[in-house]
Parts: sequence; C-alpha cells; structure tokens
Amino acid sequence: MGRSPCCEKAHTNKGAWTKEEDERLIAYIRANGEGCWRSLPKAASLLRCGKSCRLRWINYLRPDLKRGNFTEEEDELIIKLHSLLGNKWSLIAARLPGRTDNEIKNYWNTHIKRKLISRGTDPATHRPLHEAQANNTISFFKGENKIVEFVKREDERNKSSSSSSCCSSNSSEKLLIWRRSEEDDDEKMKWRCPDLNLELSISPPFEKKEDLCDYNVLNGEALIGLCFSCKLGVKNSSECKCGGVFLGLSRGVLDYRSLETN
DNA sequence: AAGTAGATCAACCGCCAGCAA
DNA sequence: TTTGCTGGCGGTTGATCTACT
Repeated sequence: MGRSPCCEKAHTNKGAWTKEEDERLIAYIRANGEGCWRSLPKAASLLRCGKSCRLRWINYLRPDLKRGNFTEEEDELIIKLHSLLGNKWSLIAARLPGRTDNEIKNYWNTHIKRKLISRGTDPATHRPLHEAQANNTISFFKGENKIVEFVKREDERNKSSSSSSCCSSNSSEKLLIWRRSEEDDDEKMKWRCPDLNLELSISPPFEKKEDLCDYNVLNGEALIGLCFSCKLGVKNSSECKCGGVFLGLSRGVLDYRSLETN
C-alpha cells in the first residue's frame, strides 16, 4: 500500500506561482498568521498543496528575506558552517539572517562548490583535493552529529528565550573551531573526531593548553577563553562558560588542528 | 537571428521525526 | 505500542535565462 498524498493532488495547481496566488497567500498570512499549512489553501482560496504554500512563503514571500547576491562574508560563513555541519542547510540558514535553506543549498551547488574546487579544496570534505582523491573512504568527522545536535538544541532554546545574550548577537557569525573535553559531564558533551586524518601538511602540531575551558589555534596563535557554545556562534547558550568574550568572524577559520583525536 | 549548452533557481518529491489519539 | 497526520528537511528536477557559436 502506497503512502497517502499530503493533499488532494487532483485539484491543485503546480508549477510557478502567479502574482494573484502570491497576493492571496500574503494577504491570508498577514491576516491570520502562519497556522496549519494543510488547511491554509482552502481557507485562503488557493488551489495549492499546503506544502507548496509553506515553501512559497518561506522561500520567497516572507517579508524578512534578503534578496540579492551573497556577499563575500556570507560566502565564507557558509563554507565554514558547511565544513562543520555538512548539508544541514536549515541549520546553516538559521545563521544567515534573511537567507533560506533552499537559497543556500542552490548557492552552494552552483557557486561555492566551484569556488572551493578552484581553491583546490574538496567541497564535500573541505580538505585538499589531492588528499580526497587519494582516500576513497572519505567521511565527515564523527563529531558532526554531536555538533548538529548541540546547534539544534541551542536553536530551540533560543526560540523560546528572549533573554539577553551572553555572547555576541551579531549573527554573521563567529564560527570558530573548538576542542572540548569535559571532565565532569562527558556523556553530554565529550566528543572527539577520531577519524580525522591530522597528518596534514598545513598542520602544525597540536598544542595542549591546560586550565582553559576552550581555545583554538588560529594562524599559529592561541585564542583563549571561548566556550564551546560561543565558538559555535550559538546565542544565549546554557553551555556558555566564557562570559561572552567573542571574536569576530573575520578572524575565525575552520581549523581541524584544534580537534583532538584518539 | 537561430540553435545549443551550460547555469541558475523555484518548486516538487519523498523521507523522517514529532506528536496526538 | 501502534497508527496516522503534519511540518520540516534535503535531494532532485525542469523551466527559464544567459552566453556562446
């Protein structure tokens, strides 16, 4: 038995939206807010699937969308976030105000992939192309799920919290690489990246600094004092331990050197 | 001007997680 | 615990645009 359709397909329009449909959808959401997408088409007199309405609103009609070309800063932020989160477009989009997951996904596939390849970087692994080709079993590092879970959790928390931030609220963020080894709460936060090959020509040796909640190494310089959550660029984090000392994105680089391996 | 190839991006599809009954 | 519904997500498609011959 097949899956039942999300809505009545026989009487719905498909393809590009007309101006009139857009206007109806905007008018309805302005008047009633984003409610139940399934019932919205009928309520708004639209011959569209609820999913289609949601997509149209989120990706195109929402008033807070930023249209136009991506800036160089946005490019770099996307690259950094992708290197950390993988193809989690919605999480990446959450850190680029006014951009949608669909937009970023398209932009990645049409522009950034090529840009990285031209730099000699494998867009899938963010490692030098010749290494990626030499290694047939490329995998994203195993810490990814922990990171994604953490970011999702903090995003959810921030949605329901309007309290002041312990960290910078500038969301063109500050994604820095971190290392984390919690001695007292290891089930919750301890993670490693054991399958990362750190024998990289670009990598100076890992240098351990004691008695700091976190740090990373940037261009050979130790950046001290950032907690795990701040290095993720997560606002209002319950995990924040550093008190919000924050470094600008312009200084942030994804640097696997600081990820300890076992 | 016409044809073609490549690039772009809006929209669709199917899967999955969360939730309620 | 199971089932069905819904919203959300990522992958993919295909219509349209642009550059080139």
